[in-house]
Amino acid sequence: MKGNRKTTIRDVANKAGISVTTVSLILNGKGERFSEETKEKVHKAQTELDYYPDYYARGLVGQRTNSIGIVIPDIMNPFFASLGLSVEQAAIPKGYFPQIFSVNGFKENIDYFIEQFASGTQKGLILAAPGASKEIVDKLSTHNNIPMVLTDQADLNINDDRVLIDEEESGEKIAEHILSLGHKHVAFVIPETLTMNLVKRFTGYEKAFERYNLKIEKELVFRATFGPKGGVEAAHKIVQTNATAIIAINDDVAMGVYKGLNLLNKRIPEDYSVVGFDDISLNKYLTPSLTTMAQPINEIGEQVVGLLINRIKNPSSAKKTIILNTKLKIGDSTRELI
Amino acid sequence: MKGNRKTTIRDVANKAGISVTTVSLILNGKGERFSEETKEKVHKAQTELDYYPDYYARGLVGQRTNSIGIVIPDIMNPFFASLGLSVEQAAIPKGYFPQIFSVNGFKENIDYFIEQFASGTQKGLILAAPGASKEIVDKLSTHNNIPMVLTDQADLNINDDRVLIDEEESGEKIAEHILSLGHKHVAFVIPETLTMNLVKRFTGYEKAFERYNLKIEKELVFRATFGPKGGVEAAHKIVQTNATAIIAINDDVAMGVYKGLNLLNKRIPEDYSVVGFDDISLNKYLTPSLTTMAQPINEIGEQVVGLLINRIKNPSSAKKTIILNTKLKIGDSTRELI
DNA sequence: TCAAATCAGTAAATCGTTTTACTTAGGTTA
DNA sequence: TAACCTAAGTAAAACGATTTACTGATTTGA
Repeated sequence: MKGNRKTTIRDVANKAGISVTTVSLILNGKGERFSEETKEKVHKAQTELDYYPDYYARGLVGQRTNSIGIVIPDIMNPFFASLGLSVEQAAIPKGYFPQIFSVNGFKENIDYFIEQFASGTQKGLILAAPGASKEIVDKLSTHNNIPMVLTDQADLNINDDRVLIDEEESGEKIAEHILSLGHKHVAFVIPETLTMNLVKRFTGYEKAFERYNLKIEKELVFRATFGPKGGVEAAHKIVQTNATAIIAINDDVAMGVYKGLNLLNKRIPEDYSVVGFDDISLNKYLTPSLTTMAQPINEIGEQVVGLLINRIKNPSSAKKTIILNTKLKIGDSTRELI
Repeated sequence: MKGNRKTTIRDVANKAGISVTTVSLILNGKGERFSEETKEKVHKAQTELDYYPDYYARGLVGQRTNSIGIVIPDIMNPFFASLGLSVEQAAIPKGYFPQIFSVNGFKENIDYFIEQFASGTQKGLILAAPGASKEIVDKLSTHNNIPMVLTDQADLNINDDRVLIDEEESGEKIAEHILSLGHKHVAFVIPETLTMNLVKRFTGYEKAFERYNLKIEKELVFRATFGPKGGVEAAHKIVQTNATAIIAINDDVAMGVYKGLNLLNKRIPEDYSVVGFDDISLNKYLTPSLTTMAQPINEIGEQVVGLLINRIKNPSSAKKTIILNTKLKIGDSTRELI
């Protein structure tokens, strides 16, 4: 206001004619012992000066920050945006505030994250991205031991807190749905490199095929970039094969498959049955509605936060793995092979 | 590692057999004057101890944090996710690191943001959300004067740094496109309350109508929740009118309109011409491709960051407003009225 | 040869809080 | 009335870095 210096606790103390200690205590709700009158004065001085305690000073002395970080691979993928949101919804009521870090292929990002975490900004960490996670875990978990919980695409080590879905079973079930409809020639759209959870998901697909005495046909497995763009490209190749059904690694990719088939004047489900994975909220706006495996995204957020807070408060408790159930959601994008 | 205390600069100094000052200077690249040997020792000690300077201590003393904040209304809206990403891409190469704060209707969030900013975490601020912005601006800009740049949905005061598109002209052009195709009965899908930029956009729509000697028909203006859900709901009402074209306030809403019309077995563009606004990347995956007004989102990110950094480095320079050009992108969702 | 300049390095103040361990005055107890 | 509490408040240490202003030793210059 007048000077250029920022308002400090000392200013408040002076204005209230009282010591710094007293101000701090009262402002932090530890001032039961002080008279009502004093409390009054402090609050009045605070609002008049519009005083906010300095974040750094405060962080330096007490370890009283309430930030937790969540690292996701790509904010543009609605599944991860949702995950971020669900973590937020779970964490805020418990007094923690999540910060979303999206890697998005920036090498600098990963370095920056590591620096952030190593330098003590975050009280805990939720990792859902693959590469970053590994590097971060290596750097941080040995040395400092910052609380962390792994989920989804993170490279999940056995001896960590983890929240998972049963990827293999889920993969098996969705593939089985396709096979039960009589499809024999099934195309897959999967990314160039499979993260740990996706490897399991794919194993599930294979298991279903085995049970039907079928084999996944190598020439029907298409590697594509993650995201809808990959789906479009894959569709162009798929129409040149004898496939009658398409299993996309997730909904984001499936959306691209939709577009690709549309461009090529192919109909869903008449010409191709299509399934995805995740059940992102955008699904609701696809036509026809997409058959997919729904992840309990809110539940995941809830559990991840629960585990993390427990680890923060109780650092030596035994590590836990929580496995959540998925649910097959049958839409109009799949139908019996005629 | 051994003890439980975290590694400090003093540990590094001891290990290297050298003073704290020297370590700090060298680690911060201000150690030209020291001998190669000393530098060696310092770096060796650093890596061996895996030392990272404490974020808070560092923030407290120098104001040397490089975080900037960006406040958006909703991370699930791809336009804002994109905006966040474009800011990231512009800021990182310049040594700044953006943190995304998504309001998503949480009142707690706004409070938390204000606290964060007021307490000095961020070096600067980019505001793209409406409510939050107003509160934040009120609180912060008078008192502390934290550098900030306003854009998109923020309540844009004349005397601030701003990056805009010409909302009115853009609105006019897209409406004109519809009218030039011969449509006379045009439905609108807009949110319950219009943010400042949307008011202008709507004014643009009106202008186009005037030029065609038409008036916007009140009973064809549908208020709906922001986002695709609102679009679906509006579609149900629109099909009961004589409208032949639909102007959605943005692409996110238009996506919902697509779905709604699909559910009701209406075709685009045969039964309804549809336009949106923004040109979100998801557009590419809609069928038919959506006619929309493309926002130069990367350019926006670039300019916003440029303005902010300039304000940070040069606090008393004159405030600036930058207006960027949009571009009409004609897709297959509009056609001449027959 | 002696003052000045350079080199390599350091001690100590500082940032703005929180928190521990005190102080002082007044009131109780026995 | 002495010994002890309690209530209300405070002084000062601590957190971990950065940075300013020094120091002592060596080299340079005229």
